[in-house]
Formats: sequence, C-alpha cells, structure tokens
Amino acid sequence: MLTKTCEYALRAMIYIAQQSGNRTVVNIKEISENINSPQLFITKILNGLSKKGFLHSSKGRYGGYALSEEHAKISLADIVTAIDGDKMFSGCGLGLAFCSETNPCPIHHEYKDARDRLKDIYGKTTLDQFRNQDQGEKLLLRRQ
Amino acid sequence: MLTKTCEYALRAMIYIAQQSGNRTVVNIKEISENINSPQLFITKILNGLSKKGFLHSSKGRYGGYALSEEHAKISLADIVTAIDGDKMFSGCGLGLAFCSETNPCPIHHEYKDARDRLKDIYGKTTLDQFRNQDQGEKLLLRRQ
DNA sequence: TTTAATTCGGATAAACTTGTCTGATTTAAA
DNA sequence: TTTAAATCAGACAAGTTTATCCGAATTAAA
Repeated sequence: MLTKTCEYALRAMIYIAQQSGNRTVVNIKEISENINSPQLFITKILNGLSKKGFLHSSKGRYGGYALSEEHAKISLADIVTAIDGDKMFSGCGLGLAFCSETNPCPIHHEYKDARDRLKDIYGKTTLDQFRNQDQGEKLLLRRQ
Repeated sequence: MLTKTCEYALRAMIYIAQQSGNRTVVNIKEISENINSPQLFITKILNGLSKKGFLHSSKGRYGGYALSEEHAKISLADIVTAIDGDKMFSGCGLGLAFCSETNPCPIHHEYKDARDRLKDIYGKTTLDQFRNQDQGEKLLLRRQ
C-alpha cells in the first residue's frame, strides 16, 4: 500500500521521536542503521521532510535531526500524505475516475468505509506517542 | 493501493463479464477502447491471466476473450492477488517485518481490521455480478 | 487456398522509483 | 584557525513498472 520511500520515512520519523527524549539530535548514520535502510537514500527523504517543516535539521559536525514539541503533533497520515500523496486515502477501489458518492462503482460505499478507517488509523497516531518510551517499549524498527 | 496493471486487469475482466451475455468473444481492441487503456499493454495482462486460467482466449480471425460459467465465480480479490500479490491484504502498516499478532506494532490490530475488510470487499465481489446487466446498469469503465 | 483479422511472443523503450557517488558546505570542538 | 564529522545538493545508476514495436502464428470466412 505504502511505497518503500514512505515506509522509510515513517520508520525514520518514529525512530527520531523515540530518541528525542534523550538528546538533542540524531544523526543519519544511526538512523539508517536502526531502521535498516540505505543511508544516502534516507538522507534525501529526511531532507525533503525537513524542507516541508516536518522536522528540524542541523548541519555541520555534531549535526543531525530533531523533533520539537510542535513536530510531535504530526501524525503518520501527515507523513504518508506528504510522501505518497493521498492516493491511499481517496480514489476508487477499481481505479475509476467517474466513481463518486452519487455515481458509485459496485464496491464504492464499503470500500470508502475501509479507506476512511485506514485514514483514521494513520491520522490518530502521532509522533508524540513514540516519545519518552522506556527502552523496552521501543519498537524494533528494522526490517530484517 | 492497486498498481495500474491491476486496475487495467480488473476493468478488463469486468468489461468482458458485462459483454459475455451477448456474444461469445470480445476482442482486445474493443476492450481497450472501452476501459481506456493501451491496447498492447492490456494484451499482455490478459495473456497472463488466460495462462493462469482466469479467462478463455481464442486466436485467429474473429478471436478474442471470453468468460465461461466457472470463470464467473472468480472474485476481484483473486485477480488482485494474481497480479499484485497479497501485499495489499497482508503485511504491516508500517512496513515492519517483525510485526505480528503476538508482537504487534502500534497500529497493528486496527490496521489488520481495516485490511481484512478490504480483502472481504474484493473477495465477495465476483465477475458473476457484472453479467447479464441491463445496458443502463453497465458500469462506465473508462477513466476519463 | 487465399485473405484478413486477430492473438501471441520477444525485444525494446519510456517513465518512475529506489539507490549511489562525489564533492561542497557547514559547524563545533580542539 | 584548523580539523573532523556531519548535512546538503546535483548528477548518475540500477531496478521496476508501464507502454510500444514488429513480426510470427493462428483461424474463420470468402
């Protein structure tokens, strides 16, 4: 459902959120090792997100990425939408352009229900919820 | 959610189902015109589906594609799975490999609910339901 | 038997996503 | 001021999906 790029973004942001109680910044090397993704690729992704105001980045030695209090309000849906667009949360289940509430395809209404639930799930999960977790509670964000 | 290839496949199969009450075979040109997709590309797709037994194809002049009674039992989920695999109906909402029922990620349970509903929706819609429709009931399967 | 219209098959191309290389720029500590 | 370690930026490369080209094979009708 999500692109690989988007999955990397979610895991990176969650990792940063998890760490942000401890210190000010987290660097790319550490992030990519812990979420099991190509370092230079995730750089591009976080770079883009930082330009869109989703997190703070500091350059130079001892630089890295960090989330502020306001950033903690960002939801997973915000991140998904920023990267993959809203395709996952909208559009017809058969890929038909004409399909709508008043001119529905055969699966429209039920599909819309399921889709809306997905949107709700990603929407109500915020980065906040990953901060200040005990070590043991922390998600393993690696893929393998 | 679905790949373009898969959307083409669904629309093509639905179109053939709609027409199959009227005559024996439907040809590619007509299909691609009505579902608004590249003719040579949809050929490949239907070719693959026909090899997997999802529909019947007849070569030569006056050849084309057709669905038999048994084919009519095929569900949209069957088609989706044949083309996109079951990625849409399984896997973690955050792309984590470790995530499971006993070791769930934060959105696992709710995500699984929504995912299962999608599977159910595509699963219970069969090609059957598109056959023998009145002209007026027939779906417009074009995209634009 | 010839012909015309069709599917089939393999190669190729275009477009998009994912991943890498390299060097410039920035920054805090020594 | 120098240095080392980090992000940033643009070009490039690899991989995957989507789309096209072209000719071979097939088939029913004329």
